Amino acid sequence: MARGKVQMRRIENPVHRQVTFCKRRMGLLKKAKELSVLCDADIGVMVFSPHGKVYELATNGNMQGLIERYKGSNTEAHGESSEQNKPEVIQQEVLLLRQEIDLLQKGLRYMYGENDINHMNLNELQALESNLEIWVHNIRYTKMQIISREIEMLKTKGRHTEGCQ
Amino acid sequence: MARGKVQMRRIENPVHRQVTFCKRRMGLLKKAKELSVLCDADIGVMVFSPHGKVYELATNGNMQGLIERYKGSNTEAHGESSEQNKPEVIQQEVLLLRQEIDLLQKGLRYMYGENDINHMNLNELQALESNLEIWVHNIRYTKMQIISREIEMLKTKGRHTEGCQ
DNA sequence: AACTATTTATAAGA
DNA sequence: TTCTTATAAATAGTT
Repeated sequence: MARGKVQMRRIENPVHRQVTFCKRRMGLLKKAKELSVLCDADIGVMVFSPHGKVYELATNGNMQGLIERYKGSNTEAHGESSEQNKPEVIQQEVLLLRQEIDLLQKGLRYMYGENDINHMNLNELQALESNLEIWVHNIRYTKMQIISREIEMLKTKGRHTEGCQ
Repeated sequence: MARGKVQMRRIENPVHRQVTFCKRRMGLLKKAKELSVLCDADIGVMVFSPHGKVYELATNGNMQGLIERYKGSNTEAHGESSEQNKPEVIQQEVLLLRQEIDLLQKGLRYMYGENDINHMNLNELQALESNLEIWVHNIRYTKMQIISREIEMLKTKGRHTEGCQ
């Protein structure tokens, strides 16, 4: 694309082909990642080199999940049978639930104004980490309160009757 | 990339996001196709829009085949078809996923400040805490990667460096 | 959906 | 290989 237009056909020179493969592969994965972040899409890319090496990108960090989702979306159109407990039906439900979880997790991340820690710099990551630490701390504190409260109730209860739990 | 640089984060305006999604999706698939032709590689791309629509490209015309090849190349993630598809196992998973969704929803409400963690019970708090721990762990891992990369760059400055394949 | 001003990607050269 | 640079492509904002 530079210093001369390139014909859209297999590059015959093996060295050139290898170099181009490397460069364009990086470009492709970058573009996929950008699309994912900008437009809130999940993307899976699989690249098989002529020699069988595999390069991949799953923007949600889980190619297996994307593959399942892909399969699910394909069978969806065929309309499944009515049996409620058929494995396919349940698996479909699992798929939907996974998507919902994915969505909720994204929602949580958006609360922090960032949706992809891979695009955050060190300072941002540090700040986010601190925030989460505070949250975790609050949770532990609340847990302790609950436990204390329950212990207190058990003590009080115990004076009248032997409480079971 | 034109008429102004764009920040690498989710486009908030839904109209802009949709337009960009359409444009860049086309661009991504074109790039994939070009790489495939120029370098004689097989490429599979799956794009899931936020609303669940799927866009795909399999340069050999057979995504299923690419998926099989991908699974084959991954010696780590294997042997799952027979045992994992039992209804009981899957239903158990549905249960767990529902719990996780419930948890995340509560976490979100907490983040919005509309409902604090005082309304969560001990188990829920425990689960949320674990979730956050994982998140923090991921952040630390990413931080380490960044730091390692920077150290590596310092080390290799002025020397020979490894190539991309 | 078409149009550009710009940014990005990259082919060739060093 | 890696860096540079001239140019082709992609695309953000606009009409």
